Amino acid sequence: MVPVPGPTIRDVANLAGVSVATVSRVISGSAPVSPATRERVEEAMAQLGWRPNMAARSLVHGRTGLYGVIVPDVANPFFGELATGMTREAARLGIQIVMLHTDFSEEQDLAALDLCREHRLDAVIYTSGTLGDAHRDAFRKLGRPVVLAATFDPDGEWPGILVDSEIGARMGARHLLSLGHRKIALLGGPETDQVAAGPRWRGWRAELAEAGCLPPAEWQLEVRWKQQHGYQAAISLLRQPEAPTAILCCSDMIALGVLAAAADLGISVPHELSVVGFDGQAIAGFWRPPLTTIGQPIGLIGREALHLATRLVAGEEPPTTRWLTPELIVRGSTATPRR
Amino acid sequence: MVPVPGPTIRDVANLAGVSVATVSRVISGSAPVSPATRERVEEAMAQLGWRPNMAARSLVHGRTGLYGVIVPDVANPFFGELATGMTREAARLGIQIVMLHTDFSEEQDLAALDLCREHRLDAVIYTSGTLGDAHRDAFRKLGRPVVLAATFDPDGEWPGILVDSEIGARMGARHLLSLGHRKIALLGGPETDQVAAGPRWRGWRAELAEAGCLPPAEWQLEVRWKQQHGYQAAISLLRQPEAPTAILCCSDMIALGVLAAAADLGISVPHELSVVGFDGQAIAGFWRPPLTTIGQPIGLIGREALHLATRLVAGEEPPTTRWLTPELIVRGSTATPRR
DNA sequence: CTGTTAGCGCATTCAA
DNA sequence: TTGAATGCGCTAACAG
Repeated sequence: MVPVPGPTIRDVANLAGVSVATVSRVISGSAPVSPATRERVEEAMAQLGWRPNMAARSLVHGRTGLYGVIVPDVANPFFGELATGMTREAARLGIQIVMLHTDFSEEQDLAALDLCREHRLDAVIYTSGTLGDAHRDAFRKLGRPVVLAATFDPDGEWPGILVDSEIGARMGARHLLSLGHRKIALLGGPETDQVAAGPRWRGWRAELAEAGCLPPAEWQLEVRWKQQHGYQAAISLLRQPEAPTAILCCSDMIALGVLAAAADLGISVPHELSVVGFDGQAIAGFWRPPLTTIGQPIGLIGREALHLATRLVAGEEPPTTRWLTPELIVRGSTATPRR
Repeated sequence: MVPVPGPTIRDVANLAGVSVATVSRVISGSAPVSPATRERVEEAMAQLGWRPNMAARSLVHGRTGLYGVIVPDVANPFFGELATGMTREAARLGIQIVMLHTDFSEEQDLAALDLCREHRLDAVIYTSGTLGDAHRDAFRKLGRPVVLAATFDPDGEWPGILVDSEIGARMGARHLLSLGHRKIALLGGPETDQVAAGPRWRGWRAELAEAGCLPPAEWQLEVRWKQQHGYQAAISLLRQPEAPTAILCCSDMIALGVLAAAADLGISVPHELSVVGFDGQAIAGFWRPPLTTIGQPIGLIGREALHLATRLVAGEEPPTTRWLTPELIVRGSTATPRR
């Protein structure tokens, strides 16, 4: 099945007995066309099954009508929801989105940005976490609007939309403190992550320090983002003679790993151990006990990021980064400590 | 930030003091270029930060070097894993993939296929489930290879790669039967789904009928694919005086909903109720009890679908649909029935 | 209202 | 080894 050229606008024009310009007018509505002619052209288009060649069109316009969305991991429900929010809004606005999956690889990130540039996508929404210098460079070379979704630029060069993780982390810590917990462990992503993990560590520590119960270093574990990482860390944490009564986690996935570990060790949640997640993913609400967590309005972030992009494409003034407030969602995985 | 035109090949040629043809030769290697000239050109490219305009290039070639992947729901971990398998393989092969998310909407499916056609993508991998006539039409008009991943074409017009769901369903049923279950309920997707739900219903029924314990109609519930649907169905099923001792589910997500429902009703799994899922998603292994399920090699399906597409693009003979055998993964959610 | 024509940026002849 | 010219499919002046 070798690529078959397919009909061109000229074929349509010939079949309809008009010039290519007239065909162009019919499809773009850029100038009046007599109803009779229009009908002949439309018939010819239908008969030939012709569709415009976007490469040719974008060569003329310098635009494609396409927005690129760069995502590190579509298999992660968080990014899946984010992308869903964007595509729903895009469908509503008649915008086309192409998703570029980069598998958490900087190399693929940059390749994706190159692709956006080479194909002259109208805008790029970037969701892949902390920005490196290579990213900044690539953004600049893009020559197109860039919007950050669920991440941000400390220098403020590119606008973004995301929740304030530090506030969210404080909410989680305060919730545990108000329940009476004093022995609280922390399970978080890399502190070098300035977008998600870093601020969460900061928020937790600030809140716990103010309450005078900053946990010892052994109870502050840096882990990666998935369930298995939370599981392993929790196993080692909970096996120690002196165990925490509560654990704050950087993501729902980590927290679900902790719940599994507790179940395996015969530790009852929430009676013997309270667990708090972060993100508010739907699946965590179906766990038993359902996970108490800090909810992010993920769909909203996606929608708003797309809006931001459309405004920038329309040439409006670049807005600044917008911070949303997360929400404490109290479910069944937290309670007053037994002792 | 209005789109800035950016440098063209002509700018590079001028700066290097050569013709555009020479620049073209340097980047394509289509003809020999003297080392000195090459160096001057490369310098000019670097200095200008020039990147080829793919719209122009694809106008000439009729190819883009891009494969389109059409996915109904990236927030669903199944499709996320499938997409990950493809993008990993694509990265390895140096192929670029653009993902089109269609939100389970036929309209968006067709829009995505239009986009693939208008942008002359080199191939399309379609993953969105049962094919309608509109899809077939759109595939034909594409004029490009189409590969089906985790779905198939009953007419065999387009090759695909997927597991044999009927065999998988039989495996699940046989597992329960061999444990001694006779009162088995079925929770599946729409029977009209010829790809996933339909064959699973068929497999279950055939296996159970052969064992002489086909469940009554009230125990055969058609539900949608997510946890909440499984949850609700299980609640109504398990509240009845005469309840099944086991439930076969069409997906892991449905099964996780069932596990939550059982927990809420105080029904102990697997002692009072056995549950079997379908798909083998990683997250279901972290449930407690971990879910017994029928595993699909999702990543492999993605990889192979991409391979198939590359072979078709290379002009090799169209292979036929390839069926993979699923695998019974026995974990903690199934056991011998108590009574 | 409609046709003719000149590019958009690049690859590819054909000459030199 | 290099340059000039042509055309890919389409839009946007400019004429008529």
